[in-house]
Amino acid sequence: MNLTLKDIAQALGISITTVSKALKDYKDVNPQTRARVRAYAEQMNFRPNAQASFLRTQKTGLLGLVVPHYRHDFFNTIVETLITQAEEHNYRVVVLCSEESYEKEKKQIHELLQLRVDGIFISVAKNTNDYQHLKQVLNNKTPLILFDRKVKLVPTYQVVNNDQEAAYQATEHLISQGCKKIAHLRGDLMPQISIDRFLGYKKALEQNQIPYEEDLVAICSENNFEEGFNSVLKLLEKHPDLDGLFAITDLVAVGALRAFEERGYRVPEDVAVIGFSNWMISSLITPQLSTVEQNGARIGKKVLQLFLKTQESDTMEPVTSYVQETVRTQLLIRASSKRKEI
Amino acid sequence: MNLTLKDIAQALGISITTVSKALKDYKDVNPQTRARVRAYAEQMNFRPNAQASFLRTQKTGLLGLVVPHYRHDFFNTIVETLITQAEEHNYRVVVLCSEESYEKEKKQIHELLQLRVDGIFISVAKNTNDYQHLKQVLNNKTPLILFDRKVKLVPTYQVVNNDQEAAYQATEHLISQGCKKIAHLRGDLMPQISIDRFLGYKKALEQNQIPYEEDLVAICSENNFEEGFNSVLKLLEKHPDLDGLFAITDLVAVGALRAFEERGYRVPEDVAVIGFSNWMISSLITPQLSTVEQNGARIGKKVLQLFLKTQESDTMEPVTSYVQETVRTQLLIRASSKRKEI
DNA sequence: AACCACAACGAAAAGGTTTTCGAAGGTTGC
DNA sequence: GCAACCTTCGAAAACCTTTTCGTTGTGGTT
Repeated sequence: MNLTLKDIAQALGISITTVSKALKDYKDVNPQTRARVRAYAEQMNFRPNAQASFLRTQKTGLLGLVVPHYRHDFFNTIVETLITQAEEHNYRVVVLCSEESYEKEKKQIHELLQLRVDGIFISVAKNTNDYQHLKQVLNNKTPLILFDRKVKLVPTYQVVNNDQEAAYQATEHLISQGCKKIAHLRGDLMPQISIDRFLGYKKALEQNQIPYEEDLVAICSENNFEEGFNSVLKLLEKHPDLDGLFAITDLVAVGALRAFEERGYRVPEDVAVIGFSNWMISSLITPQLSTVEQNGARIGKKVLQLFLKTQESDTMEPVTSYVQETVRTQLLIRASSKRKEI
Repeated sequence: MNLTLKDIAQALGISITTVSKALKDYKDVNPQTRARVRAYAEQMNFRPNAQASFLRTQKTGLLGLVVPHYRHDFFNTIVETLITQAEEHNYRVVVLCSEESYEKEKKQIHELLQLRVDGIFISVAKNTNDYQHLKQVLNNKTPLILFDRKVKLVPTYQVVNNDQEAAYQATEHLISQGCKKIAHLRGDLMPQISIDRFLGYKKALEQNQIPYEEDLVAICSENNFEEGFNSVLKLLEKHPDLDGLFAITDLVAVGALRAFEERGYRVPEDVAVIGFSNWMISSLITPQLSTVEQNGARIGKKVLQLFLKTQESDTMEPVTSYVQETVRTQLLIRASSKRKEI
């Protein structure tokens, strides 16, 4: 059904070798023969068999990508960047979603290795605390790059945001707007980003002589709208004098906005709110939500760039230690936290 | 580096054939031998080489997926559904984005065929009007399934929404809420869905004795917020007495909402608005946006299900004619269009 | 005439798995 | 004692491409 080198060779009365060489621009083939082969291949729509080719070259041209969430603006941007950039460099991407499950993640890594992908990019599930599957990837000498969620125990490239610093800046911004009692809707206890953002929040309070109150921190493990909404309603019962809120992600922040609205608080006059990630929705709601731009595109580009670096110099040894690449975030101040002209 | 059947055979002093059979549950292998092989393979973390295996079986276990947009709630849902469902059936998905470019789409189809994927799912770019690349897929006997954007000239399965009917219902809903002068923000002239939604709008007007005015229809070819915003501002100059609006997609509708707000119109009292697609944002803004749920998940499932059907019976001839599968939409009535109790 | 350089080509091996088919050995039934 | 059968195994071909290395033939140099 699909044309092979053999078919072309027979049709043109030459050997398979010559056909292969003609198509790959080897110099030891007569220009005329080359032209004949090319013309015929073109005309017959010849597509070399990628699998057979792999068997010799050991390059599949495939990349594996595993994300914990799919319908998620930030990860989405990264995935989009990676698949388009990869294509420009003649790679195809197999996309998988772990749905925050360690078991699935493990299985997916296994599948990708079985596929013999040329590289694997992953943001680990938050309950992943055994890293054997990732080390197997490295043992296989398959380039592995982590992003967003770093794991210091895995000795390879990791592309992340300066989460703690960004959270620090976000909180400090609220303080600069006159907030005295600032709540934090944090994520689960486990993934490092959740911890880092919390630490940034805490540090900003301390540096500004505002006492840290455990009471003002609520956990939103699913990072969704409802959690933000409910957490704020609960917080307000104990602390009706809340005047600032920093949420781990915009979706939670939007839930918070609706809760404040429900209770008759004005944003930003009574309470200033800032989120994280710059979801599309943030600039479309009223009041527009202040947030932290994570620049998923730059993270995606960085990841691919690091991968390409591992490919170009086959003499070069792959990294064997934890190497962190930090992509800077940017504070986006919008209506939800703007009380003074800046 | 990677263990092969040969390695196992040598280690155990048996032949490659027997190893292969042991791992694949052939009945003509001694249970004890089978156990020995399995144990060793397990222990050494053997991963059969998928590429080599393909060379024999002609099944890559790969599926190709091409979408015109990536950061787009509706397509996103479809992609997510497909990659998770595919995994359950032991397929991996190579995701590509054509960015509405016919040239890219053509190139991507070529790449997928070169990869020898087991099936291709695509929603064509809107300026695609030559279908040779799709026909090549069919000539290759590679299952091809189109979704969302149908092309009657391509003789294969196509999974779509009942766009025209849905648009009809959406418009009729506005009429039922008392709207007399209803604008439509439509998409480009080309893709069928844009035409269908427009026709549904027009038909609803006619059936309800409301004259169709070309003046009330604006084109938003990019389907984004700004276009919705600007189009409404322009419409209001000529038609300040507008009292209803149906937008081709929610993002455009949200732009419209903001424009109405800007000009001091109350929604839904002065003007009722309804969108399409049920983007996440629709239920999070105020007023909540009425819309049409497209059920991307069901479309995705349907697509995969049709593909699986082509696989199970290898005797069965693939479809050779246009076969349309329609997934029903659902009207979601929210605050932006609700004037009366229903 | 002997030799060499060079251009153009092809044979063959390698890459790893699957599957057909035949062989070897053992058992059963008569 | 022999045919018929079953169990277990392995040789080998096939899938298709890439690449090494050797062969052939031509023309040029001494």
